[in-house]
Amino acid sequence: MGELSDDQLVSAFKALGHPTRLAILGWLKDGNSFPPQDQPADEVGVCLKHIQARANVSQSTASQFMATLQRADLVICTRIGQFSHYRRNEQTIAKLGEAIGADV
Amino acid sequence: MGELSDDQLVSAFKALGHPTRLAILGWLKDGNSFPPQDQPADEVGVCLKHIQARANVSQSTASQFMATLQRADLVICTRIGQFSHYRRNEQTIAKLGEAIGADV
DNA sequence: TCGTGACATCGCGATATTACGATTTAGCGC
DNA sequence: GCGCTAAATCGTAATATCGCGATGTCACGA
Repeated sequence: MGELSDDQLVSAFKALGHPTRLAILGWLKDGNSFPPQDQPADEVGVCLKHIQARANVSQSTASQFMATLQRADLVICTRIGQFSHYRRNEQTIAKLGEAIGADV
Repeated sequence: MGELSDDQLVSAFKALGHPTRLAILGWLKDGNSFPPQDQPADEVGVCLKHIQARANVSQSTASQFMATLQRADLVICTRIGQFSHYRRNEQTIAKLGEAIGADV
C-alpha cells in the first residue's frame, strides 16, 4: 500500500477541482440514493445514466467526467453487459486525505 | 470554526492541481530551508523572491501562483516593507484534510 | 442479422489557464 | 526629491479544459 506520487496527487486534485465532479464523488457515497437498477449499486456501483441524469449534463460530458475521475483513480468502473457502473475508490480517497498534512 | 463550503473546496483543489503550486505548499512546511532573510521565516513566512528562485519561474508567475494559493486560503501573506512573506494556512489545510472522507 | 440502447470517443467552438515580459505601484536609503 | 528594489498587475500568445453533438463500438433481444 504505497503512497500517492506527486503526479497522482496533482491529477486527483485536478479532478476534484470542478464543482460537478466533486459533487458526483459525494453522491456516490450513497449509491442507493439513485434510481433502482439491475445490479445493486452499493456492490457494483452506479450506472452512468443515473449519474448523467442527476448531474444534468449530456451523455458525452458525463462519460468524460467519469473518465477523468477514473484516470485519477478516484472511482472504479465495473462494466456489466452494456452498463458501466461507477463506485468510489475509497482506498485512493483515504490516501488523499492522509497525503494532506503529510506531503501537502 | 466552520467547515469549508463547496466553492472553497473546489478552489482549493484547483489551486493544488498544479505541480508547482503543490510543491510550493510542501516547501513552506520548512521555512528555514530557504535562504536567510531579515524576518524569521517560521514566524512571518518566506519572501516571494526565495519561492520564485526555488520554483525557477519568472517573478510575475511566482506572484500569480501565490495569489492563487492565497485566494484559495491555503497561504497567508504578510507584507513587511517591500517584502511579501507567505506562510501556510494550516487551519484551511487541516479542514481540507477533514473534508476528504466527510464531504468528499 | 437487424435494430435498439448504453457508453466511449471524436471534432469542434467557446472559454479558462499558463507563463512570460513590460509596466505600474510602493517602500527604502541616500 | 532620486534611484533602486520588491512585488502586483497588465497585455499577450500558447496551451488546456469544457461541454456539446455526431459518430463509433459493443451488448443485447427479436
